[in-house]
Amino acid sequence: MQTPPQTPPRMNATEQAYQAIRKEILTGRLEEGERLTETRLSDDLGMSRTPIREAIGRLILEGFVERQGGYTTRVAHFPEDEAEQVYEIRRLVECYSVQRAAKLATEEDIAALREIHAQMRRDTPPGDEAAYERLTSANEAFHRTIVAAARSPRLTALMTTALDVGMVVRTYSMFSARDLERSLAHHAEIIEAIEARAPDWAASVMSAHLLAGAWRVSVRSGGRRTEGEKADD
Amino acid sequence: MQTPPQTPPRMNATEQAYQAIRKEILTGRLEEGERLTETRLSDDLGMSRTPIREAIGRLILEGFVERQGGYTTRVAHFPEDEAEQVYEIRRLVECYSVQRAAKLATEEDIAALREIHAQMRRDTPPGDEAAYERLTSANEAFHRTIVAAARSPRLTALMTTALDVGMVVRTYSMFSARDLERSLAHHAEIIEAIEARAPDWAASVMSAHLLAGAWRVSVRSGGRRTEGEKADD
DNA sequence: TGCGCGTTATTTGCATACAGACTAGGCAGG
DNA sequence: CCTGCCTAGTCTGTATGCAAATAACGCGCA
Repeated sequence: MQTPPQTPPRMNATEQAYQAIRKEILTGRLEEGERLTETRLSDDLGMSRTPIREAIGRLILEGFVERQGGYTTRVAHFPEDEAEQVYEIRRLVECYSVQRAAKLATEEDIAALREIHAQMRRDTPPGDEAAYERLTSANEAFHRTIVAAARSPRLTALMTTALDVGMVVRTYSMFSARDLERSLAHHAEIIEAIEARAPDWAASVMSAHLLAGAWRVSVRSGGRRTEGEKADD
Repeated sequence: MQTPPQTPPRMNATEQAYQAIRKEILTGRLEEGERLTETRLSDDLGMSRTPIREAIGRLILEGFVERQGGYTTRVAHFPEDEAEQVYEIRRLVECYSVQRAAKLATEEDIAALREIHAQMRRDTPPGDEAAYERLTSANEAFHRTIVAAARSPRLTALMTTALDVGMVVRTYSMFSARDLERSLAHHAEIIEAIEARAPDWAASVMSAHLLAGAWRVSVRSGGRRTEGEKADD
Protein backbone atom coordinates (compact mmCIF):
# COMPACT_ATOMS: atom_id res chain seq x y z
CA MET A 1 0.00 0.00 0.00
CA GLN A 2 1.30 3.41 -0.84
CA THR A 3 0.56 6.91 0.31
CA PRO A 4 -1.40 8.52 -2.50
CA PRO A 5 -1.05 12.14 -1.42
CA GLN A 6 2.72 11.84 -1.65
CA THR A 7 4.33 12.89 -4.87
CA PRO A 8 5.87 9.91 -6.58
CA PRO A 9 9.60 10.63 -6.51
CA ARG A 10 10.03 11.51 -10.16
CA MET A 11 13.15 13.56 -9.69
CA ASN A 12 14.17 15.84 -12.46
CA ALA A 13 17.32 17.89 -12.15
CA THR A 14 15.55 20.96 -10.81
CA GLU A 15 13.90 18.97 -8.05
CA GLN A 16 17.18 17.28 -7.25
CA ALA A 17 18.95 20.61 -6.99
CA TYR A 18 16.21 21.99 -4.78
CA GLN A 19 16.32 19.03 -2.42
CA ALA A 20 20.09 19.01 -2.30
CA ILE A 21 20.55 22.70 -1.59
CA ARG A 22 17.74 22.76 0.93
CA LYS A 23 19.27 19.82 2.74
CA GLU A 24 22.65 21.50 2.83
CA ILE A 25 21.03 24.49 4.47
CA LEU A 26 18.90 22.49 6.89
CA THR A 27 21.79 20.38 8.07
CA GLY A 28 23.95 23.41 8.45
CA ARG A 29 26.58 22.36 5.96
CA LEU A 30 25.81 25.60 4.24
CA GLU A 31 26.06 28.17 6.98
CA GLU A 32 23.87 31.18 7.50
CA GLY A 33 25.07 34.09 5.46
CA GLU A 34 27.26 31.94 3.27
CA ARG A 35 27.43 33.10 -0.27
CA LEU A 36 25.95 30.95 -3.01
CA THR A 37 26.94 31.11 -6.63
CA GLU A 38 25.11 29.33 -9.36
CA THR A 39 28.30 28.32 -11.06
CA ARG A 40 29.77 26.60 -8.04
CA LEU A 41 26.53 24.82 -7.22
CA SER A 42 26.14 23.63 -10.79
CA ASP A 43 29.67 22.28 -10.65
CA ASP A 44 29.14 20.57 -7.30
CA LEU A 45 25.87 18.98 -8.33
CA GLY A 46 26.99 18.14 -11.82
CA MET A 47 24.28 19.93 -13.74
CA SER A 48 23.89 23.16 -15.66
CA ARG A 49 22.97 26.49 -14.17
CA THR A 50 19.38 26.41 -15.34
CA PRO A 51 17.97 23.92 -12.81
CA ILE A 52 20.10 25.54 -10.12
CA ARG A 53 18.54 28.88 -10.89
CA GLU A 54 15.04 27.49 -10.59
CA ALA A 55 15.86 25.77 -7.33
CA ILE A 56 17.32 28.94 -5.89
CA GLY A 57 14.31 30.94 -7.01
CA ARG A 58 12.11 28.57 -5.06
CA LEU A 59 14.34 28.72 -2.01
CA ILE A 60 14.19 32.50 -2.11
CA LEU A 61 10.40 32.45 -2.17
CA GLU A 62 10.44 30.11 0.77
CA GLY A 63 12.82 32.32 2.65
CA PHE A 64 15.79 29.98 2.89
CA VAL A 65 17.94 32.10 0.63
CA GLU A 66 18.06 35.82 0.08
CA ARG A 67 19.39 38.17 -2.52
CA GLN A 68 21.54 41.00 -1.34
CA GLY A 69 22.13 43.89 -3.65
CA GLY A 70 21.94 42.86 -7.23
CA TYR A 71 24.48 40.13 -7.57
CA THR A 72 24.97 38.31 -4.31
CA THR A 73 22.95 35.40 -3.04
CA ARG A 74 23.26 34.19 0.51
CA VAL A 75 21.84 31.57 2.80
CA ALA A 76 19.24 33.43 4.79
CA HIS A 77 19.89 34.46 8.32
CA PHE A 78 17.57 32.76 10.78
CA PRO A 79 16.86 34.89 13.81
CA GLU A 80 17.15 33.55 17.35
CA ASP A 81 13.45 33.07 17.92
CA GLU A 82 12.92 31.47 14.55
CA ALA A 83 11.77 28.18 15.99
CA GLU A 84 9.10 29.70 18.19
CA GLN A 85 7.83 31.79 15.32
CA VAL A 86 7.66 28.82 13.03
CA TYR A 87 5.69 26.77 15.50
CA GLU A 88 3.37 29.68 16.13
CA ILE A 89 2.66 30.00 12.42
CA ARG A 90 2.27 26.30 11.97
CA ARG A 91 -0.17 26.26 14.83
CA LEU A 92 -2.30 28.86 13.09
CA VAL A 93 -2.29 27.10 9.77
CA GLU A 94 -2.42 23.50 10.87
CA CYS A 95 -5.13 23.90 13.47
CA TYR A 96 -7.30 25.42 10.81
CA SER A 97 -6.31 22.69 8.37
CA VAL A 98 -7.13 19.87 10.73
CA GLN A 99 -10.50 21.42 11.46
CA ARG A 100 -11.34 21.38 7.80
CA ALA A 101 -9.81 17.94 7.45
CA ALA A 102 -12.07 16.62 10.18
CA LYS A 103 -15.00 17.71 8.07
CA LEU A 104 -13.71 16.89 4.61
CA ALA A 105 -11.23 14.03 4.86
CA THR A 106 -11.99 11.02 2.71
CA GLU A 107 -11.53 7.40 3.66
CA GLU A 108 -8.37 7.41 1.56
CA ASP A 109 -6.97 10.35 3.49
CA ILE A 110 -7.56 8.59 6.76
CA ALA A 111 -6.08 5.38 5.45
CA ALA A 112 -2.99 7.28 4.37
CA LEU A 113 -2.65 8.83 7.80
CA ARG A 114 -3.00 5.42 9.43
CA GLU A 115 -0.37 4.01 7.14
CA ILE A 116 2.12 6.76 7.93
CA HIS A 117 1.41 6.37 11.60
CA ALA A 118 1.99 2.62 11.49
CA GLN A 119 5.23 3.21 9.67
CA MET A 120 6.41 5.62 12.35
CA ARG A 121 5.42 3.15 15.05
CA ARG A 122 7.54 0.48 13.46
CA ASP A 123 10.49 2.85 13.40
CA THR A 124 9.96 3.96 16.94
CA PRO A 125 12.98 2.47 18.72
CA PRO A 126 15.23 5.20 17.48
CA GLY A 127 18.70 4.01 17.02
CA ASP A 128 20.48 4.80 13.86
CA GLU A 129 20.62 7.90 11.75
CA ALA A 130 18.62 6.30 8.96
CA ALA A 131 15.68 5.57 11.25
CA TYR A 132 15.76 9.16 12.35
CA GLU A 133 15.66 10.30 8.75
CA ARG A 134 12.66 8.09 8.08
CA LEU A 135 10.89 9.34 11.19
CA THR A 136 11.26 12.99 10.41
CA SER A 137 10.23 12.62 6.81
CA ALA A 138 7.26 10.48 7.83
CA ASN A 139 6.31 13.14 10.33
CA GLU A 140 6.43 15.71 7.59
CA ALA A 141 4.30 13.49 5.39
CA PHE A 142 1.76 13.16 8.18
CA HIS A 143 1.33 16.88 8.50
CA ARG A 144 1.28 17.42 4.77
CA THR A 145 -1.41 14.80 4.38
CA ILE A 146 -3.59 16.56 6.88
CA VAL A 147 -3.22 19.85 5.10
CA ALA A 148 -3.98 18.17 1.81
CA ALA A 149 -7.06 16.60 3.35
CA ALA A 150 -8.34 20.08 4.14
CA ARG A 151 -9.04 20.34 0.42
CA SER A 152 -7.88 23.91 0.09
CA PRO A 153 -5.27 24.46 -2.58
CA ARG A 154 -4.40 27.76 -0.97
CA LEU A 155 -3.57 26.12 2.31
CA THR A 156 -1.46 23.60 0.50
CA ALA A 157 0.47 26.32 -1.27
CA LEU A 158 0.96 28.06 2.04
CA MET A 159 2.26 24.90 3.61
CA THR A 160 4.94 24.59 1.01
CA THR A 161 6.48 27.51 2.76
CA ALA A 162 5.49 26.97 6.34
CA LEU A 163 6.22 23.26 6.62
CA ASP A 164 9.53 23.43 4.85
CA VAL A 165 10.52 26.10 7.22
CA GLY A 166 9.32 23.94 10.04
CA MET A 167 12.09 21.60 9.10
CA VAL A 168 14.67 24.18 9.94
CA VAL A 169 13.67 23.47 13.46
CA ARG A 170 14.52 19.86 12.90
CA THR A 171 18.16 20.65 13.20
CA TYR A 172 17.54 22.50 16.40
CA SER A 173 15.59 19.80 18.14
CA MET A 174 16.04 16.12 17.82
CA PHE A 175 13.45 13.81 19.24
CA SER A 176 14.07 12.21 22.55
CA ALA A 177 12.43 8.83 23.02
CA ARG A 178 9.89 10.33 25.36
CA ASP A 179 9.05 13.22 23.03
CA LEU A 180 8.66 10.79 20.18
CA GLU A 181 6.28 8.67 22.20
CA ARG A 182 4.16 11.70 22.94
CA SER A 183 4.23 12.83 19.32
CA LEU A 184 2.94 9.47 18.22
CA ALA A 185 0.21 9.58 20.83
CA HIS A 186 -0.80 12.98 19.49
CA HIS A 187 -0.83 11.70 15.95
CA ALA A 188 -3.01 8.78 16.93
CA GLU A 189 -5.43 11.04 18.71
CA ILE A 190 -5.56 13.40 15.75
CA ILE A 191 -6.45 10.54 13.46
CA GLU A 192 -9.12 9.44 15.87
CA ALA A 193 -10.58 12.92 16.06
CA ILE A 194 -10.66 13.23 12.29
CA GLU A 195 -12.39 9.87 11.99
CA ALA A 196 -14.88 11.00 14.60
CA ARG A 197 -15.48 14.13 12.53
CA ALA A 198 -14.71 16.24 15.55
CA PRO A 199 -13.02 19.41 14.28
CA ASP A 200 -12.53 21.10 17.64
CA TRP A 201 -11.08 18.01 19.22
CA ALA A 202 -8.69 17.61 16.33
CA ALA A 203 -7.66 21.24 16.50
CA SER A 204 -7.04 21.07 20.21
CA VAL A 205 -4.78 18.09 19.92
CA MET A 206 -2.92 19.66 17.03
CA SER A 207 -2.45 22.80 19.05
CA ALA A 208 -1.02 20.82 21.93
CA HIS A 209 1.12 18.83 19.55
CA LEU A 210 2.76 21.91 18.12
CA LEU A 211 3.00 23.79 21.39
CA ALA A 212 4.75 20.79 22.88
CA GLY A 213 7.18 20.88 20.00
CA ALA A 214 7.77 24.59 20.40
CA TRP A 215 8.32 24.25 24.11
CA ARG A 216 10.73 21.38 23.61
CA VAL A 217 12.69 23.48 21.19
CA SER A 218 12.87 26.53 23.36
CA VAL A 219 13.92 24.52 26.38
CA ARG A 220 16.45 22.46 24.54
CA SER A 221 18.17 25.34 22.97
CA GLY A 222 17.50 27.90 25.65
CA GLY A 223 16.79 30.20 22.74
CA ARG A 224 20.10 29.32 21.16
CA ARG A 225 21.03 26.50 18.89
CA THR A 226 23.25 24.05 20.69
CA GLU A 227 25.17 22.31 18.01
CA GLY A 228 25.72 18.58 18.16
CA GLU A 229 23.44 18.03 21.06
CA LYS A 230 21.43 15.30 19.44
CA ALA A 231 19.20 14.08 22.23
CA ASP A 232 18.26 10.85 20.55
CA ASP A 233 18.69 9.01 23.80
CA MET B 1 8.59 60.89 1.48
CA GLN B 2 8.71 57.36 0.25
CA THR B 3 7.38 54.08 1.48
CA PRO B 4 10.46 52.10 2.45
CA PRO B 5 8.88 48.65 2.72
CA GLN B 6 7.92 48.83 -0.94
CA THR B 7 10.33 47.32 -3.40
CA PRO B 8 11.64 49.89 -5.78
CA PRO B 9 10.18 48.91 -9.12
CA ARG B 10 13.36 47.63 -10.72
CA MET B 11 11.69 45.37 -13.20
CA ASN B 12 13.75 42.73 -14.87
CA ALA B 13 12.17 40.56 -17.51
CA THR B 14 11.29 37.76 -15.12
CA GLU B 15 9.48 40.12 -12.80
CA GLN B 16 7.71 41.70 -15.75
CA ALA B 17 6.58 38.32 -17.00
CA TYR B 18 5.38 37.33 -13.56
CA GLN B 19 3.39 40.51 -13.11
CA ALA B 20 1.95 40.33 -16.58
CA ILE B 21 0.82 36.72 -16.44
CA ARG B 22 -0.54 37.09 -12.94
CA LYS B 23 -2.52 40.11 -14.01
CA GLU B 24 -3.94 38.26 -16.98
CA ILE B 25 -5.14 35.56 -14.62
CA LEU B 26 -6.49 37.93 -11.98
CA THR B 27 -8.43 39.97 -14.46
CA GLY B 28 -9.79 36.86 -16.06
CA ARG B 29 -8.33 37.50 -19.48
CA LEU B 30 -6.71 34.12 -19.03
CA GLU B 31 -9.57 31.88 -18.08
CA GLU B 32 -9.49 29.06 -15.57
CA GLY B 33 -8.22 25.89 -17.11
CA GLU B 34 -6.81 27.67 -20.12
CA ARG B 35 -3.65 26.14 -21.39
CA LEU B 36 -0.40 28.05 -21.17
CA THR B 37 2.64 27.44 -23.30
CA GLU B 38 5.99 29.04 -22.71
CA THR B 39 6.51 29.69 -26.39
CA ARG B 40 3.29 31.59 -26.87
CA LEU B 41 3.82 33.65 -23.74
CA SER B 42 7.36 34.50 -24.72
CA ASP B 43 6.08 35.63 -28.10
CA ASP B 44 3.29 37.69 -26.60
CA LEU B 45 5.52 39.37 -24.05
CA GLY B 46 8.42 39.79 -26.41
CA MET B 47 11.05 38.00 -24.38
CA SER B 48 12.76 34.65 -24.35
CA ARG B 49 11.45 31.53 -22.71
CA THR B 50 13.79 31.70 -19.75
CA PRO B 51 12.09 34.51 -17.79
CA ILE B 52 8.73 33.04 -18.70
CA ARG B 53 9.76 29.73 -17.20
CA GLU B 54 10.79 31.35 -13.96
CA ALA B 55 7.61 33.35 -13.75
CA ILE B 56 5.49 30.25 -14.34
CA GLY B 57 7.45 28.35 -11.74
CA ARG B 58 6.61 31.01 -9.22
CA LEU B 59 2.96 31.07 -10.21
CA ILE B 60 2.80 27.30 -9.76
CA LEU B 61 4.20 27.57 -6.25
CA GLU B 62 1.64 30.21 -5.47
CA GLY B 63 -1.15 28.07 -6.83
CA PHE B 64 -2.21 30.23 -9.74
CA VAL B 65 -1.04 27.77 -12.34
CA GLU B 66 -0.87 24.01 -12.32
CA ARG B 67 0.92 21.32 -14.23
CA GLN B 68 -1.17 18.51 -15.60
CA GLY B 69 0.64 15.40 -16.67
CA GLY B 70 4.12 16.12 -17.82
CA TYR B 71 3.67 18.59 -20.62
CA THR B 72 0.59 20.67 -20.08
CA THR B 73 0.34 23.79 -18.00
CA ARG B 74 -2.98 25.36 -17.16
CA VAL B 75 -4.40 28.29 -15.29
CA ALA B 76 -5.46 26.81 -11.98
CA HIS B 77 -9.07 26.10 -11.24
CA PHE B 78 -10.41 28.19 -8.41
CA PRO B 79 -13.08 26.42 -6.41
CA GLU B 80 -16.40 28.04 -5.60
CA ASP B 81 -15.61 28.88 -2.02
CA GLU B 82 -12.18 30.20 -2.87
CA ALA B 83 -12.92 33.66 -1.60
CA GLU B 84 -14.12 32.53 1.80
CA GLN B 85 -11.13 30.28 2.21
CA VAL B 86 -8.74 33.02 1.29
CA TYR B 87 -10.24 35.43 3.77
CA GLU B 88 -10.18 32.75 6.43
CA ILE B 89 -6.50 32.14 5.87
CA ARG B 90 -5.70 35.80 5.71
CA ARG B 91 -7.52 36.25 8.97
CA LEU B 92 -5.32 33.65 10.60
CA VAL B 93 -2.11 35.09 9.30
CA GLU B 94 -2.86 38.78 9.48
CA CYS B 95 -4.39 38.79 12.91
CA TYR B 96 -1.26 37.16 14.20
CA SER B 97 0.87 39.58 12.21
CA VAL B 98 -0.85 42.65 13.50
CA GLN B 99 -0.47 41.39 17.05
CA ARG B 100 3.25 41.12 16.59
CA ALA B 101 3.28 44.42 14.72
CA ALA B 102 1.61 46.14 17.64
CA LYS B 103 4.51 45.05 19.77
CA LEU B 104 7.37 45.43 17.34
CA ALA B 105 6.47 48.13 14.82
CA THR B 106 8.98 50.95 14.55
CA GLU B 107 8.16 54.61 14.09
CA GLU B 108 9.05 54.21 10.43
CA ASP B 109 6.55 51.38 10.02
CA ILE B 110 3.81 53.47 11.53
CA ALA B 111 4.75 56.45 9.41
CA ALA B 112 4.58 54.26 6.32
CA LEU B 113 1.12 53.04 7.30
CA ARG B 114 -0.03 56.59 7.86
CA GLU B 115 1.31 57.61 4.49
CA ILE B 116 -0.47 54.82 2.68
CA HIS B 117 -3.64 55.58 4.54
CA ALA B 118 -3.49 59.27 3.64
CA GLN B 119 -2.93 58.30 0.03
CA MET B 120 -6.01 56.12 0.05
CA ARG B 121 -8.03 58.88 1.67
CA ARG B 122 -7.08 61.24 -1.11
CA ASP B 123 -8.21 58.71 -3.68
CA THR B 124 -11.42 58.00 -1.87
CA PRO B 125 -14.00 59.44 -4.25
CA PRO B 126 -13.83 56.45 -6.49
CA GLY B 127 -14.52 57.40 -10.00
CA ASP B 128 -12.24 56.19 -12.68
CA GLU B 129 -10.54 52.88 -13.24
CA ALA B 130 -7.13 54.35 -12.46
CA ALA B 131 -8.18 55.47 -9.00
CA TYR B 132 -9.52 52.02 -8.36
CA GLU B 133 -6.23 50.50 -9.38
CA ARG B 134 -4.39 52.83 -7.03
CA LEU B 135 -6.74 52.02 -4.19
CA THR B 136 -6.42 48.29 -4.45
CA SER B 137 -2.67 48.37 -4.73
CA ALA B 138 -2.43 50.79 -1.81
CA ASN B 139 -4.64 48.45 0.17
CA GLU B 140 -2.30 45.62 -0.63
CA ALA B 141 0.67 47.74 0.42
CA PHE B 142 -1.05 48.51 3.70
CA HIS B 143 -1.49 44.87 4.57
CA ARG B 144 1.99 43.98 3.41
CA THR B 145 3.48 46.71 5.54
CA ILE B 146 1.76 45.36 8.60
CA VAL B 147 3.06 41.89 7.97
CA ALA B 148 6.53 43.27 7.40
CA ALA B 149 6.26 45.18 10.67
CA ALA B 150 5.71 41.87 12.43
CA ARG B 151 9.43 41.27 11.84
CA SER B 152 9.07 37.64 10.98
CA PRO B 153 10.59 36.67 7.67
CA ARG B 154 8.53 33.50 7.70
CA LEU B 155 5.31 35.40 7.91
CA THR B 156 6.44 37.63 5.09
CA ALA B 157 7.20 34.64 2.92
CA LEU B 158 3.81 33.22 3.76
CA MET B 159 2.11 36.44 2.85
CA THR B 160 3.70 36.42 -0.55
CA THR B 161 1.37 33.58 -1.25
CA ALA B 162 -1.60 34.49 0.86
CA LEU B 163 -1.88 38.10 -0.21
CA ASP B 164 -1.38 37.42 -3.85
CA VAL B 165 -4.13 34.92 -3.67
CA GLY B 166 -6.23 37.42 -1.82
CA MET B 167 -6.08 39.47 -4.93
CA VAL B 168 -7.92 36.85 -6.86
CA VAL B 169 -10.84 37.93 -4.81
CA ARG B 170 -10.37 41.42 -6.07
CA THR B 171 -11.99 40.49 -9.31
CA TYR B 172 -14.87 38.99 -7.45
CA SER B 173 -15.61 41.94 -5.25
CA MET B 174 -15.18 45.54 -6.13
CA PHE B 175 -15.46 48.14 -3.46
CA SER B 176 -18.65 50.03 -3.06
CA ALA B 177 -18.30 53.54 -1.70
CA ARG B 178 -19.71 52.45 1.62
CA ASP B 179 -17.46 49.41 1.90
CA LEU B 180 -14.48 51.55 1.06
CA GLU B 181 -15.40 54.02 3.77
CA ARG B 182 -15.59 51.25 6.30
CA SER B 183 -12.31 49.76 5.13
CA LEU B 184 -10.60 53.08 5.64
CA ALA B 185 -12.11 53.38 9.09
CA HIS B 186 -10.74 49.95 9.91
CA HIS B 187 -7.33 50.89 8.61
CA ALA B 188 -7.29 54.02 10.71
CA GLU B 189 -8.28 52.09 13.79
CA ILE B 190 -5.63 49.48 13.14
CA ILE B 191 -2.97 52.15 12.92
CA GLU B 192 -4.24 53.64 16.14
CA ALA B 193 -4.15 50.29 17.90
CA ILE B 194 -0.62 49.63 16.73
CA GLU B 195 0.50 53.03 17.93
CA ALA B 196 -1.18 52.34 21.26
CA ARG B 197 0.76 49.06 21.38
CA ALA B 198 -2.49 47.21 21.89
CA PRO B 199 -2.10 43.82 20.19
CA ASP B 200 -5.53 42.45 21.01
CA TRP B 201 -7.29 45.59 19.90
CA ALA B 202 -5.38 45.56 16.64
CA ALA B 203 -6.14 41.89 16.08
CA SER B 204 -9.83 42.38 16.74
CA VAL B 205 -10.14 45.17 14.24
CA MET B 206 -8.16 43.21 11.68
CA SER B 207 -10.44 40.26 12.21
CA ALA B 208 -13.50 42.42 11.67
CA HIS B 209 -11.86 44.03 8.67
CA LEU B 210 -11.32 40.73 6.94
CA LEU B 211 -14.59 39.15 8.00
CA ALA B 212 -16.39 42.17 6.58
CA GLY B 213 -14.52 41.63 3.35
CA ALA B 214 -15.38 37.96 3.29
CA TRP B 215 -19.00 38.62 3.99
CA ARG B 216 -19.16 41.27 1.28
CA VAL B 217 -17.71 38.81 -1.18
CA SER B 218 -20.03 35.97 -0.33
CA VAL B 219 -23.08 38.22 -0.52
CA ARG B 220 -22.01 39.91 -3.72
CA SER B 221 -21.41 36.76 -5.57
CA GLY B 222 -23.89 34.55 -3.80
CA GLY B 223 -21.06 32.07 -3.83
CA ARG B 224 -20.58 32.56 -7.52
CA ARG B 225 -18.59 35.06 -9.47
CA THR B 226 -20.80 37.59 -11.15
CA GLU B 227 -18.85 38.98 -14.01
CA GLY B 228 -18.79 42.66 -14.76
CA GLU B 229 -20.77 43.61 -11.72
CA LYS B 230 -18.43 46.34 -10.62
CA ALA B 231 -20.22 47.98 -7.74
CA ASP B 232 -18.12 51.10 -7.77
CA ASP B 233 -21.20 53.19 -7.27
C1' DT C 1 -19.83 4.64 -35.27
C1' DG C 2 -16.52 3.87 -31.67
C1' DC C 3 -12.01 2.27 -30.18
C1' DG C 4 -7.01 1.40 -30.30
C1' DC C 5 -2.65 2.25 -32.25
C1' DG C 6 1.15 4.55 -34.64
C1' DT C 7 2.99 8.70 -36.34
C1' DT C 8 3.66 13.62 -36.26
C1' DA C 9 3.91 17.87 -33.94
C1' DT C 10 4.34 20.30 -29.50
C1' DT C 11 6.13 21.22 -25.31
C1' DT C 12 8.98 21.04 -21.69
C1' DG C 13 13.75 20.24 -19.45
C1' DC C 14 18.35 21.09 -19.67
C1' DA C 15 22.75 22.90 -21.57
C1' DT C 16 25.36 26.58 -23.29
C1' DA C 17 26.63 31.33 -24.87
C1' DC C 18 26.87 36.14 -24.24
C1' DA C 19 26.18 40.80 -22.42
C1' DG C 20 25.39 43.86 -18.74
C1' DA C 21 25.70 44.70 -13.75
C1' DC C 22 27.96 44.39 -9.87
C1' DT C 23 31.91 43.23 -6.56
C1' DA C 24 36.48 43.32 -5.04
C1' DG C 25 41.04 44.75 -4.92
C1' DG C 26 44.61 47.79 -5.67
C1' DC C 27 46.35 52.35 -6.47
C1' DA C 28 46.60 57.24 -6.04
C1' DG C 29 45.60 61.29 -3.47
C1' DG C 30 44.57 63.66 0.74
C1' DC D 1 46.56 55.81 7.56
C1' DC D 2 42.26 56.46 5.56
C1' DT D 3 39.28 57.48 1.57
C1' DG D 4 37.72 57.50 -3.09
C1' DC D 5 38.18 55.95 -7.76
C1' DC D 6 39.33 52.89 -11.42
C1' DT D 7 40.01 48.42 -13.32
C1' DA D 8 39.79 43.51 -13.62
C1' DG D 9 37.20 39.74 -12.51
C1' DT D 10 32.91 37.51 -11.22
C1' DC D 11 28.00 36.72 -11.17
C1' DT D 12 23.55 37.07 -12.72
C1' DG D 13 19.92 37.83 -16.38
C1' DT D 14 18.53 36.57 -20.82
C1' DA D 15 18.67 34.26 -25.37
C1' DT D 16 19.01 30.22 -28.01
C1' DG D 17 19.75 25.28 -29.32
C1' DC D 18 18.82 20.46 -28.75
C1' DA D 19 16.86 16.15 -27.07
C1' DA D 20 13.46 13.50 -24.63
C1' DA D 21 8.81 13.16 -23.19
C1' DT D 22 4.26 13.92 -24.07
C1' DA D 23 0.00 15.28 -26.49
C1' DA D 24 -2.67 15.47 -30.69
C1' DC D 25 -4.17 13.67 -34.77
C1' DG D 26 -5.58 10.48 -38.14
C1' DC D 27 -5.98 5.94 -39.78
C1' DG D 28 -7.30 1.17 -39.68
C1' DC D 29 -10.17 -2.12 -37.56
C1' DA D 30 -14.06 -4.06 -35.18
